[in-house]
Amino acid sequence: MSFKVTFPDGNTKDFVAPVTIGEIADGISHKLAKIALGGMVNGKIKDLNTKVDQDAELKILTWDDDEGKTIFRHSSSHILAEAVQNLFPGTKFGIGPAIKDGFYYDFDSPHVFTEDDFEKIEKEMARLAQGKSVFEKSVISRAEALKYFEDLGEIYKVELINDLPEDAEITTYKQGDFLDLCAGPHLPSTEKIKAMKIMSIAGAYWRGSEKNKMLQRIYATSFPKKTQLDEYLNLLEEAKKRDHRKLGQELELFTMMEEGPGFPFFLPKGMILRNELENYWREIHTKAGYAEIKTPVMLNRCLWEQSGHWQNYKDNMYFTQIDDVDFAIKPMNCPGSILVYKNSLHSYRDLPIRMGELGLVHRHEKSGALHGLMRVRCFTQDDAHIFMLPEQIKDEIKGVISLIDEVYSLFGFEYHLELSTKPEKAMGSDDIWEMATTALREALDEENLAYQINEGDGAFYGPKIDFHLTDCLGRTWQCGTIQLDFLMPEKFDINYIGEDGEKHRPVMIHRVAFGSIERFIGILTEHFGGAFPTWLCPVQVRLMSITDKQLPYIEAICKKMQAKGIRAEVDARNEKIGYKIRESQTMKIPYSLVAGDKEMENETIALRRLGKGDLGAVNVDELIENIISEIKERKNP
RNA sequence: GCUACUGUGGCUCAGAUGGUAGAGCAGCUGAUUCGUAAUCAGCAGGUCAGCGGUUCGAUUCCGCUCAGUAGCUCCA
Repeated sequence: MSFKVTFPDGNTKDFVAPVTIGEIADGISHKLAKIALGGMVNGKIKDLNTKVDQDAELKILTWDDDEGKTIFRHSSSHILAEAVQNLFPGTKFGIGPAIKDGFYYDFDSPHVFTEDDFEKIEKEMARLAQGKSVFEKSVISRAEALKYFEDLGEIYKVELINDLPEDAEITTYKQGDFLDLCAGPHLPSTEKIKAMKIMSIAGAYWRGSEKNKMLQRIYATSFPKKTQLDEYLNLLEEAKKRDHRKLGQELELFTMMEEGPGFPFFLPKGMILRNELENYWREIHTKAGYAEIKTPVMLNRCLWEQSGHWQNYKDNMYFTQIDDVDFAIKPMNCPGSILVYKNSLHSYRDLPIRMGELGLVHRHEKSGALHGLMRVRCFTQDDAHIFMLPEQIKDEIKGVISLIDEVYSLFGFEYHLELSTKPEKAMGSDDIWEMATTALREALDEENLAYQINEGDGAFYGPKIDFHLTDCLGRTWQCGTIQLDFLMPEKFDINYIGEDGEKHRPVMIHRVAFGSIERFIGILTEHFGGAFPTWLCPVQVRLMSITDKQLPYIEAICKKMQAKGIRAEVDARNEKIGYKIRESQTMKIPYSLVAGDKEMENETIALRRLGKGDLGAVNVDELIENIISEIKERKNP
């Protein structure tokens, strides 16, 4: 009996059943068969030795496919589990999936794992992989599965089985002496896994809930070749050099003190960068029709009760008392903004009203969550609230989306979007939530933007669109957000006078573009590896002379530059030129200018551009004009 | 907050199975005036995160606290 297989490139080929995916790959080329890790049959990811016996669309998965890597890493995680089973008897097993760049397995073990165990476990894993054991798949009944894992005392596996839907097919995979409840797919054998390395250990709550027991999670990674592992480890080393915490200290941008955990101190250089960002922010927001306000950091308890923060956000808030009255330090800017709106009467003709605020908020974050500038306890949101007519919603959302895109594009950031829906802890009726969520979804769809949905992750007052950016190690951080809110207007009873002369309820958008200035600076630092675009650089130009003889010459140039608004400085220290160059390079100053006798005679200056090396002598006035236009256009390096 | 780990001069790190600490860079002083990633010499700088305990004696061992790192939970 023959059937037809369609490949991603549209080609088809006939095969005679039964034939496995691996054999089909071999039918195409021996080379492909060698690197095949699994297959995608009609969109479903399958084992390489899955039999195909009818017309199907098939993609052979290799290391170049994410799904191929997933199969590879998932199989690796079973080897890790087998190694732990062999070395640490009495260990119970949780789950062990593939993740980005590797895999992990969760264990509940009487043995407390430390880094000292890594070598031992890695050795055992290597031994097991070299054994070329086969991954054997079996389909078993629920009763059999339960009995098997109950007898072993594998309480976590039993829990997983019990939570499987009634009609689910229960499968196990066995390699060597290790049998695991697993949906697969897996590699045919351990043979292809040539390089494995344990990366770290960490606690992780069973099934991700704080209420459950914390298991020990071992993170590891694996590759088909040892050289690929070395490359990956190298990449990690390089990435660490871009860590904003390291660069923040080296470039003297900001610092953290024991006296204020999670409360960053901005140093003079960091302040320049920050102020430049804020200037840019004001510029584009003025252009987009925003007015700027500033509201108090601390406000009366009543306000927070009215907004619902007291009930819904108390754990994250800081409190104090003034003359026996409770006050809260603001964790968000919206209530203050609303009071500003309420300060005067508004006509439908005034809407939309866009009010921006660089608002300093304080939130009590759990100590373990703090992370450099990315996660702090006080930060400045580049916040804005838009009060509008219901029919203006979609246009305003689109306007905000394009504004945020403009900001991220300026820096060359890649980002992804998430739409977060109604959380458990939410105020307001389902109808209102439905309406708000639909508005956000439609705006995204009409702009043809890709997004993923985060069920139940919205703010307590409304659904939101989040913009996520990536740090040097591939961790993503939420920066921009657009939140639609029908509730606060209700709670604060704000209104506008309509065409009919009656009071009507406006709708509100809460939105940030940078997200928090602090986090954004963290992301910026890692994105540029500290080599910021010139317009953001604390020091844009460093001038140095070969000997003291040229000092007056460069000092004059420096003054000229400063007069034109360029942040230039002279390194007048009595050091060799190599020494001064080295420092200007490590401080990542974009323009290093050197003058010796030659330059002084010709009224030029030798230019060294960061990352581009020595560019030779240039005309001073032309250089100044070029630098000015680079700053003005906010060019990226 | 939870699990594991870490905490030595401004920075990067060494150190002793317990006898009160070293190096490089940075800083200061002096010499050197030199062509694109570190000139030489000298000086100064530390109650070894804090508090308790064990001990004749603790920075080193133990406990607690604080701070940091990785991850979990949570979130901009």
